[in-house]
Amino acid sequence: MLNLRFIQDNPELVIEKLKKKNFDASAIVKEIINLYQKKNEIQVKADQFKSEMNKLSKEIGQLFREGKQEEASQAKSRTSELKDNIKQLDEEFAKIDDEVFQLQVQLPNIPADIVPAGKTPEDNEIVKNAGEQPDLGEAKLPHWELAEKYDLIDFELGVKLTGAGFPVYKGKGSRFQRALINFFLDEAQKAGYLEIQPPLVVNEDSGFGTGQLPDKEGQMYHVTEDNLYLIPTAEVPVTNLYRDVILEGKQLPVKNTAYSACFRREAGSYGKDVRGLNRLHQFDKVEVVQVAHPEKSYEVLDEMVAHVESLVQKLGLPYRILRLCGGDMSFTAALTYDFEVFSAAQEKWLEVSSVSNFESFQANRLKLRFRDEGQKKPQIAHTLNGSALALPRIVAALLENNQTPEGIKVPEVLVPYCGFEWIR
RNA sequence: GGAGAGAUGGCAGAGUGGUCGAAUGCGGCGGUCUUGAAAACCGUUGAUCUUCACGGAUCCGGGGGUUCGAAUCCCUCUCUCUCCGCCA
Repeated sequence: MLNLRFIQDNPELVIEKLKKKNFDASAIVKEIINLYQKKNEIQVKADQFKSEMNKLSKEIGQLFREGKQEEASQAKSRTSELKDNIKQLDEEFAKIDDEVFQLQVQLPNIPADIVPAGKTPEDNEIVKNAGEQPDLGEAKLPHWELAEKYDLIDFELGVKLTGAGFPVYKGKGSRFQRALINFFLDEAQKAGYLEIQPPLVVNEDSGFGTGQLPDKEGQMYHVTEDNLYLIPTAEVPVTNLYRDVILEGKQLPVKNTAYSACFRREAGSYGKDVRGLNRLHQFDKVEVVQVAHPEKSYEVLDEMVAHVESLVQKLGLPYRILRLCGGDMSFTAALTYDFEVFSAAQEKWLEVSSVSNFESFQANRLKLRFRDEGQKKPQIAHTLNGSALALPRIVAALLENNQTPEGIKVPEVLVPYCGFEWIR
């Protein structure tokens, strides 16, 4: 969420910049400023009364100790009015404080200046297009047919066990996926990320910290019995490791990576986009997360993009990098790069990674701060994360792009992880 | 699931209803000493809000109550730990 003081000091700027996210913030901002002022006035008043009350209480204590009962009870009689005032102001304060908060969490993050304007994915800016698209000829098969042909993935069995979107991986299909996970984790480690194995279920506070709650709970599976949520991405538990934490400046940047299963309800998805591995309720992903110094976070973003790029390159996939337009960006992001790989049989670009700088938006919610060397006051850090990478669509693209009449060729970098060179 | 114990500053751990934002120890930071380091000694060391500033307010798991005054008493919720049961 945006910092209140920042909104207060830059109302026009906030309204103007959020237009790029196609969000009309004028009413909310106006109301926030109005309430914020009222809140401060009440606080100042309440503080004065409290100060008086504290003084009086001390005096009464003193009088009692000196045995001056008369004067003490006389002083006591003066407190009731103060008490009433304080109580009333405190209640008013709490009410306004909550109102401000409710408004504050409705404001999306401010997009960075280089975010292109636009409303739909068509308006995203292609910043790079690289790698060669394979020439598969006429006999090419989509990955769901390849998966069946080589007995790699059983979608029907998943339906039997759970429902659509929960495939069962088998044999080389399973092995292939595990190879990718290990490859991604190893690469992340080489790039300096500390591996984390987080819980796959989180509480409400964690959901709030990274921005899934309060509004996007429809996206997460909710275990109502215990009021816990299945994670939609490892971003949630890993970023929340740093909730309510004050780091030393020299600890930055913090670099963590985690493999996890991810669970998404994907309510409202339908049609051909959900075919095969294209959109699942449960999928595997390796995530990278960084906590960065505010002055360095865009360097860090570039570094993360370069890391993700190196992965798709090593896998030999044709890819493109998109700078998301304001309308296609998430609520929480300030700048997002999406990676898409070309899945040559379906002839579709599949999103396999999303790398974002959240600036202080999550950190504000998380109360994630750091202290620069020699500085007394802690300041809000920046958080970033990216998929490196999301598995199913990578599997889909690799199966399709690497199919030959002799079988599916395993990318060289994966052979040591798989233990086989061909799927046939 | 049953029984019990507990929740205090970065950590450990005191705390009689007023002088407690909180003893003490460890850790951290600064200094003395040393060629350097260690040890020892001295000092220092929470966060948030508010004010131009001086200052003021709040915070001892969350919420509520009693009281002139609550870390301390009462109610309630949450969480953690221990033992038993079950179990990967």
